[in-house]
Amino acid sequence: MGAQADRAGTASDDLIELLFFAYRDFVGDPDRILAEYGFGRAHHRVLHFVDRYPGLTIAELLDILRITKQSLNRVLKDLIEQGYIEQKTGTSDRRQRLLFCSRAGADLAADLTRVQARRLARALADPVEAGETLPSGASTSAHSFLLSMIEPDERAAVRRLMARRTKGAA
Amino acid sequence: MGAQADRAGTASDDLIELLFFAYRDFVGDPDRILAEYGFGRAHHRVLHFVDRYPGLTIAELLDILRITKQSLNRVLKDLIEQGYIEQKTGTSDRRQRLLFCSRAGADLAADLTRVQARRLARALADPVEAGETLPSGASTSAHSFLLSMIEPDERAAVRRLMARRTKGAA
DNA sequence: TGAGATATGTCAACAACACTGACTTATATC
DNA sequence: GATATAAGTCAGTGTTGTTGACATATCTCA
Repeated sequence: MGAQADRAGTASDDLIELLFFAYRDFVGDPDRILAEYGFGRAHHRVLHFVDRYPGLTIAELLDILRITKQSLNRVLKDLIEQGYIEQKTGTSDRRQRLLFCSRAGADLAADLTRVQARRLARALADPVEAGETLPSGASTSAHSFLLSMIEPDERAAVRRLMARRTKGAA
Repeated sequence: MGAQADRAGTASDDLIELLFFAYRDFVGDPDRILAEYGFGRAHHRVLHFVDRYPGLTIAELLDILRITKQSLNRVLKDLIEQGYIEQKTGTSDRRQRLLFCSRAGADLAADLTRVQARRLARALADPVEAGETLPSGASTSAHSFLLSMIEPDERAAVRRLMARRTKGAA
């Protein structure tokens, strides 16, 4: 083999590291905004999913975030007390608590989404550097790549969740 | 606009979420191995970078990880005491502590890298689903995409760091 | 050589966010 | 009415991050 590819798995090894750096900066953007509100990443995640999937139940949220109900409750309580998220009793099952963003919650969620979407859009659009090319289908490729990174057993659940959103668009 | 793209930024919005799920599973793999050793993610990150860049100094490591020296020291101490990482006094500057993996450290790092590289390799190779295609240059595209996700000011530093590794390959 | 900068190590306190285990309340289901 | 389920809560713990203060060894430069 040539000098370039001497070490096995070099390509993937580089990606491991790039994923670390990329994710670090990706969550760094919202961190600055959240700090102004006294919130952390845990609050962000809750706000994000409630904003995108209004009417989410506690159980569904726990399944998405993969944390315990005690951990969720701590941050959810903050968000509710400060008026960013509202609870409504389920209609078909009155044991459930359906979660919704208030106007303020939706606004904050939009701010957070904006900075992250901006970084992503730039990353997909920029020619980056000499020799690097991201074809017009970059967004589709990225979508496909990230989906494949998800544990196979759980891809269906993620697809199902995300399909909820696309529906109401027509 | 059509029914598909009603909401502005839908593509990027989906990617935000997929990045969350993908990263969750990506770090989940090593977590299971680390737990057997009583280590956490912080230990993983230190071990990873010391393994890949032997002779790294404390200051360099702090710059990469973006944590305080107190935080680093806690986990670094564990790794040194348990024989996974070794320190050597710098030659040109005797104040510096150059970090190296022991045999055991390199073995553990290799185990951790293996599971993550496997997931990445699969994600780049798999046709994922009907309609989705990842061209042969998938690895290059992913590399380019992730690099573009990094804060522009810091890309040079990341490139410089990663260039260290490629050198010795010939 | 001596003053000051730099690299590292360490002590103490604290905060965010995760965990386990145990228990309660309200509601649904059979 | 017995049992299961959805959610809320109390108490304790662990990891990983933070600040602030200070110690030690070594380098650099006037």
